[in-house]
Amino acid sequence: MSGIDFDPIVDTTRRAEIVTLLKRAILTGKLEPGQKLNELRISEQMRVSRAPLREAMRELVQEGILTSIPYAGTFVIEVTAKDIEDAYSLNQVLDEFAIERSWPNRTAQFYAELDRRHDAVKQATLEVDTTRQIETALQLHGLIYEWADHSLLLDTWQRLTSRLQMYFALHQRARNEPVPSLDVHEEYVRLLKGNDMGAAQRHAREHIALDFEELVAFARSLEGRNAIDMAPTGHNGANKQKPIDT
Amino acid sequence: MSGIDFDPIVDTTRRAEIVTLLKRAILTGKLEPGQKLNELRISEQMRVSRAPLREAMRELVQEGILTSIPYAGTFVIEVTAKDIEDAYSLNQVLDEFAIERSWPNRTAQFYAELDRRHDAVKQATLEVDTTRQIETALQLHGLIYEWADHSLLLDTWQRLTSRLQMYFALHQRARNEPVPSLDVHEEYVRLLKGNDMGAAQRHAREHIALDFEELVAFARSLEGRNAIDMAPTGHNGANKQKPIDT
DNA sequence: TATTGCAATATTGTCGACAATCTGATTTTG
DNA sequence: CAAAATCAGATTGTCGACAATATTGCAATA
Repeated sequence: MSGIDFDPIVDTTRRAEIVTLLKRAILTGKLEPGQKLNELRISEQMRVSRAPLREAMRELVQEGILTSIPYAGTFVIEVTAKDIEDAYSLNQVLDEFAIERSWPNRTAQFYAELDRRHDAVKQATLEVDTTRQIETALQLHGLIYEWADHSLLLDTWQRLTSRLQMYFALHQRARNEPVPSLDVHEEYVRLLKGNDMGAAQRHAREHIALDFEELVAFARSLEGRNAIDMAPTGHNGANKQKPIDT
Repeated sequence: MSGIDFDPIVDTTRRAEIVTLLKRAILTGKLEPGQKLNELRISEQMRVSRAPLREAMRELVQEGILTSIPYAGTFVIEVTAKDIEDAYSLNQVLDEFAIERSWPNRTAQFYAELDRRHDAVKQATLEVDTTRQIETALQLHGLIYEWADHSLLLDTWQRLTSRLQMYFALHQRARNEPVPSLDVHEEYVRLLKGNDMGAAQRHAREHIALDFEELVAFARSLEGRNAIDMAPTGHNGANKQKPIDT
C-alpha cells in the first residue's frame, strides 16, 4: 500500500466557487436577511453567466439560507427569534446524540484535534476578525459530529451550522462586541476528555444555552424594533417585505 | 378583515415539476441507486431544456438523494446498510424530540388528522399499490413533526423522509411483500391520544425498530451479494461503480 | 379620491449552442 | 508485447439570447 493519503483535487467549477462566495457573503452578514439577490447584477459582478449562478442559488435555497419565490426572486432568509430558538433546541438534541455516538471513537487523534481546535478558538479571541471567532468556535463544536461516524447527523449539523453562523454574525454586526462565553470552552474540552459522558452531555446543554439566550434576546429586540416601524403604516396582518436589492 | 384564508397559487415552474418527477422516480425505485442521470436523455424525454433540469438536480443533490461529481455526472445515492442504520438512529432521536414538542399542541384538529391518516394507512393496505402504503405510513408518522411547531425540525424530518421512502421502496421492490408491521400503528395512534408522553416516546423507539431491522437485514444481504460479485475481479480496495445509465 | 386598466420596464425562467472535460479505443513507441 | 501518447466521441459546464412573468407608473373612470 502507498502510505500517503492524498486529498482530492479541488473541484474547480464556477458553480462551486459561486456557492462559496455567496455563502460567505450571507454568513458574514454582507448580504442582509430579507435582501433580494439580483441575478443579473451578481453575475456581472462575478464575471459569470447566470446559469452557474442560478444553480448555486438553488443549492443555497435547499441549504436553507436562501428562499425562492418563482418569478419574484431569491432572498436571504429572514431571522426571527423563533428561528434562533428552534436552532438552539435542535442543537441541544443533536449535541446529546453526537456526544453519545462520538464517545467511543475518541482516539489519540481525536484529542489532538480537540486541542488544536481549542487553540484556534483561543487564538481567534486575540484577533480583530470577529467572523473568525465564530468559525473557530463552531469548528470546535463540530468535532463531535465529525467523529460520530454518522453521515446523516453530520449533514444535519452542517445545515444547522450555516444558520448558527449567520445568527452569530448578525449579533456581532449589531453590537460590536465579541461573541460571549469563550472561556466556557475550557470546561467543554475538559469534559470531552473525561470519562463521564452524561456530564459532557449535560454541560453541552448548559454551555450552549448561554450563547443562545444572548442571541434570542437580540433577535427579540430586532423584532420589537420592526414592530414599532410597522406600527404607523400597519393596516392588515400581512408582513410587508422591505425591498432591499443587491 | 376578510374572513377567508386563501392558499397561495400553485407555483408552476418547469423546474418544480421536474423536481417532482425526478423525486418520484428515485423514491419509487424507478431510478436505481448508483444509476447515472444523463442530462441530455432526460431533458429530451421530458421535452425540456437542460437548464431547468440541471437546477432541479442541484436541489436534489442538496436534498441528499442525488450525488454529483463535477464533469463526471450526477448519480442516485448508493444505499448501504450503514446509511439505513444511521437514518434509523437519527429518526429515533428526532421522534423523541418531535413527540415532546408536539405533545402540548395536540388539539381536536390534531386528533382528527391523526385518525384521518391512520385510516389512510389502513386503506392503503387493501390496495395493490405498494408505494402508496409507504407514503401513507410516512405521512402518519410525520404528523408529530408537522405539529411540533418547529420548522427546522420539520425540514430535517422531510430530508430524512426522502431517504426512508427510498429505502422502503427498495425493500419492497426486492421482495414482493408489503412493508412489515402495519398493525403496530394501532398502538402508536392510541398512545399519541393518551396522557403518557414517555410511553409514546418509548413506543416510537420500539415500533420503528421493527421496521428498520428488516430493512437493515435487507441492505446487508444486498451488500453481501455485491461482495460476492466483486470477489472474482477484486484487485484493490477501490469500489468500482457499475455504470448503469438512464 | 380611490380604483381599475394599460403600457413600459425590469427581472426571472427557459432555450439552443459552444467550450471544457472525461472516457475509451486506437495508434505509436520503447 | 507493454506502456505511453493520441484522437474521436460523448457528456457536463457555461454562455448569450429570447420568452414569460411581475412590477411600476400613469392615465382613465366610477
